Amino acid sequence: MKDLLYLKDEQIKDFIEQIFYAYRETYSDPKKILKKHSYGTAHYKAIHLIERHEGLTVSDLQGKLKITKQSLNRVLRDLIKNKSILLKKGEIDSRQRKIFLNEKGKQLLDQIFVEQKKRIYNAFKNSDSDSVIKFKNVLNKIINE
Amino acid sequence: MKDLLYLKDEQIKDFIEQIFYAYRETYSDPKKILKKHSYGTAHYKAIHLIERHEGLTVSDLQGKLKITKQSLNRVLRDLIKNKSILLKKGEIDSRQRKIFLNEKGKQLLDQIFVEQKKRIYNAFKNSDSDSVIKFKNVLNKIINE
DNA sequence: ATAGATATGTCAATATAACTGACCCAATTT
DNA sequence: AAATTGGGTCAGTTATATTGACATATCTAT
Repeated sequence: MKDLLYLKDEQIKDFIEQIFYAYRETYSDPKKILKKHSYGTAHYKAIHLIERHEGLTVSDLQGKLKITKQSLNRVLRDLIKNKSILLKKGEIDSRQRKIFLNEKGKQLLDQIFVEQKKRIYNAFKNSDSDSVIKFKNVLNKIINE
Repeated sequence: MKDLLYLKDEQIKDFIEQIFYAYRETYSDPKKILKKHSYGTAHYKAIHLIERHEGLTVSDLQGKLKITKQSLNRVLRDLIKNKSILLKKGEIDSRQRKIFLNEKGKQLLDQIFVEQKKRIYNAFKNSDSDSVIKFKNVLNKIINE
């Protein structure tokens, strides 16, 4: 097991480098569209996660982004001001704020996704399905280590 | 082809989210050690790349990091001041500066790697070799799209 | 009912890492 | 000799995060 090529230090270092490149390129793609709306990557990450988990609370979102509530609040303030999102009081616990995209937010996200999708879509299209499934499995193991 | 599950928009969005988490966690691991040396992630990325490509020029490094020369220069200044790296004039083109790690830099990188390695190593150890190879292939396709 | 904990919001100051734009020098190329 | 290139620097700005303190409303437990 120990002498497998991909467990060698040099190979692992290469993977660390590759993960950086993959993240950077994937999240660079939508920057132009974001700028048109006076948003940055921080705003995008928030609305992306809100779309994936509609109705999540402020602290749910904070947990996913792993930033302080002060940082998150600045982002949410911008998104609310521009009517990209709206907050609704929780019915069970009215201290909570549940976050939803409104029409403007959905439209923006659609525009962003058209740009950002290409990279991943093409990479997967040029891979066999077994590769994509295994890519996902390893990625998940890295995250949940 | 079109109706493959992993080519569906929802799945691709999940992958975009996962790539963010994988990057964030991988590059969070060494932050404590970096702080002890008054360095941040920017310094780490530079010395990591210098180690992977010893003797690369300032503009080589700039190309890999995709940051401005002003940003890079601030980082290099810190690294030189703390004797983590050294620059040598290019023999062929003496305008160039070739960048090398010195002993202090190598030692720091070793310390960082011990921490950062765990996550990737364990993820790979718990995957079969075919998965890791396919993980690498897909990752590369994403980068080079 | 009241005390404490929780969810959220906000003010202020600071840190990190990037940016743009304007210059500079020295060395190489044309 | 002129233009280009590699590298460095100054100054100001932006984006995104931090820490710490404090406020308010609501929920939970005694």
